[in-house]
Formats: sequence, structure tokens, C-alpha cells
Amino acid sequence: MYSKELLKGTLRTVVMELLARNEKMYGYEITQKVKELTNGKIVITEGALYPLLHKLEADGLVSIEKVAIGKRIRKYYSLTDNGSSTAQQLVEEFADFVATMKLIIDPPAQPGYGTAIV
Amino acid sequence: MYSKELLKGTLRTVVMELLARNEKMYGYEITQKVKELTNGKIVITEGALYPLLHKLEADGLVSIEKVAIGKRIRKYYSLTDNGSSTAQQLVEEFADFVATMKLIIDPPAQPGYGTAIV
DNA sequence: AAATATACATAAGTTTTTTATGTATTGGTG
DNA sequence: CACCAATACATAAAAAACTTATGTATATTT
Repeated sequence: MYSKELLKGTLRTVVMELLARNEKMYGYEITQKVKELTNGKIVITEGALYPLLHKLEADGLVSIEKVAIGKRIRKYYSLTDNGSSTAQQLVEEFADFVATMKLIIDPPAQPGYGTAIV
Repeated sequence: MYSKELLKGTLRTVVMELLARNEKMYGYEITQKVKELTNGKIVITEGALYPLLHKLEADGLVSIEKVAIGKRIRKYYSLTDNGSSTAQQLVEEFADFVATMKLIIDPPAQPGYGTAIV
């Protein structure tokens, strides 16, 4: 579990992508799924997740369905239409960002004096 | 210039990687180089850069050389030995993080009933 | 019976970055 | 040559995004 600094800007992307792939999920399920998929490398804390889910709801990107499990209430979240397109955008932006970072970390070779482009 | 959310955890990585590739650079030069390399997609603001450079220095990851350019003083930063290994670590961590993110965005196919692994 | 896992939630504090300002020199252009 | 844009540094207030800590309660496993 060491991808902390980096995770900062990507929590929203991670959560929405999971919802895009799974129709409906509840908070705790999301934390477990992320742990499972990443072999424990990415761990979402509850203090970060729940406020985010509430914000996504306030922004109309997810809808809620409450389901009683025994005496407990579980809140299932699913993407709205708006949420679906946002999720797609976020994933695209992430891919683009990674490609952009690669330009810095692994810059294309400059054409020098000996390498005429014909 | 749209990679803002994502840039959050990567500023340190970007700056140190540039210093790793260039021996010595000054602040303004870093902002311009990043713009150039990324075709304007990543823009480092001065309000973020200068405090970071000062922190890197305080942490002993970079050393400073002041050079007078006319009446102006330019501050060249170079990585210390410690800084070099940190830079390398950061880049590795970023690569690892991207690989981990891929597990979520582009998860490996689950082996199902019809796909016995022999 | 006790410990662990499930399941939600919020609040205080930290870190990181944006936005806004400030100062000053240098180079180019009408 | 006056003015604007670019060069070059810097800091401070505010916002944003998380972490850490804490709280509550039910369900399951040992």
C-alpha cells in the first residue's frame, strides 16, 4: 500500500470507473474491490470515500438505492447518464495524462545534426 | 493545459526528473521546459514551483548555485546524490502506480468456467 | 464471549496546489 | 524611446483533497 501521493488526483477516476464496470456498488464494496484488484497497493480510506460519494450524488453523477440487509442499511450507488459520460472522460483524461507524463520521463529523441529528416 | 487534477501528486516527480536529465536548471527554465515538452498540456505555476524548490533544498535533495545575469540573480538547482536516488524512486513509483491503475481501468480477464488453465 | 469484519458517517488537521500579488530587470517593437 | 511582453524571483491567503481519528451499530467467526 504505497501509492499514496499519486492517488491524490485519481480517487474520483478510480471510483467512477468501478461504478462504470459494475452497475451498482456500495461503499464498503468499493474499498474491498480496489484492494482486491490492486493486490493491496491502492487502499481507499473511508474518510476519503464517503465524502466523495456524497459529492458525486450532490453533483448528479450517481444515484442511490438503499437496501436493508438485516437491520443494516446498505447504500448502493450507480452512475447516472451524466455520470457515465463523466467516468469515460476521466479515464480518457488519465490516459492522456500518462502519455503526457511520458513526454517528460521518456522524452522523444531530438533530431540532431547527424540525423537529417528526409 | 488541462491536466490539473491529475498533476497534483506528480509535481515533485516532474521537477526532479527534469533535474535528473539536465544537470542544472533554474526555476523559470523548468516551467518553460515542461510547457515545451508537453506541448502546453502541463503548466507549472510559480506559486507551486518555488515553494517546492525551497523545500527540496531544505530536504537536501537539491543544491543551489547563484549566478548573476546582468543585474538579475538566477538560481540554478542541481540534484544532490540523495536527490538523484529520490528522483529515480519517484519515477519508478509513478510507473508502478500507472501499472496499478491499469489493473482497475483495464482489469485482466477473470478465468471463467470455460477457460481452464492447464 | 470476544474479536474481527461489515457498513455507514463526520470532523479536525495536514499537505498540496491555485490564485493573487509583489518586485525588478531585460528585450523587442511601433 | 516609451511601452509591453518576457524573464526571474518570491510569498501569502484561500481552496481542494486527503489522512487520521473517532463514533456508532450490526453481523460473523473463533
